Amino acid sequence: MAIAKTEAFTEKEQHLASFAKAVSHPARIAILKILAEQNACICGKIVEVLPLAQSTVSQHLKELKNAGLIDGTVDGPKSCYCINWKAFEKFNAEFNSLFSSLKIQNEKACC
Amino acid sequence: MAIAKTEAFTEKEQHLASFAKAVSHPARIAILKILAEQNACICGKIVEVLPLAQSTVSQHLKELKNAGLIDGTVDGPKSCYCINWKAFEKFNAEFNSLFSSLKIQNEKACC
DNA sequence: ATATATAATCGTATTTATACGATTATATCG
DNA sequence: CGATATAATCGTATAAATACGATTATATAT
Repeated sequence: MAIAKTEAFTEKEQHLASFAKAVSHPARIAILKILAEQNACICGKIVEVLPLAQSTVSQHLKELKNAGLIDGTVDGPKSCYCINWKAFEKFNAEFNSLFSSLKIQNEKACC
Repeated sequence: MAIAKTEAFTEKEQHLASFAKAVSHPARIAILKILAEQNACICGKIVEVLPLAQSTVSQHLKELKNAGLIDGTVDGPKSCYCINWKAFEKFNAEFNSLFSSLKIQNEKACC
């Protein structure tokens, strides 16, 4: 990325971008679906379903966790993951806010 | 990326992921805002505002265009860009659909 | 205490993304 | 036509993401 210029943008833009990045991979969208279906949600279950190695799934889970979209608590040798609905709600709100604010400005085509 | 495994996921997942990827960089969110503010939207205006080189802005514009979120038509030596509201609407719908479908499944915390 | 199950982390390879300067292409203006 | 303005593309450097196997860490079960 040469030199990251993220500081040059607003907090809002950075925050929404990082949320979007979290769901910018089909595997992570699939993981969110699995987490919603099975409230249980241990890593191994996801590995069973997805065509990815355990380490890869673990990595994706970590990214979703870093973005705040999921929570994870150690449960013996297992780790229990679930969707952080509060964060997801915030993401949804931020996204809708961007969308509607853009829309308000102008909805007519220009070119 | 070692070996891309995108084929392993559903069309829907891939499509939403590619939309999300398009807005996963603060510069591109900023560009969308600028495009909405100024209906005019030539590349040079964006370069003036953002702390990025012309070639970099052009690259971001290309990605937004590839994702379908913006349209661009050549206008003499300039290029006129604007938001593709139809595509944006679809993106918004897809995202809200994911969100609500997840939510329906389960809203109680598990861990 | 040892074995087992589960998942995180490490190391590594490969691909993709980001950023820039330089160049090229395109069309307008003089 | 030549000069100018605008933006796309090329080449390149660097950083980040993706994927995997191997290892390590953790806690449970025997």
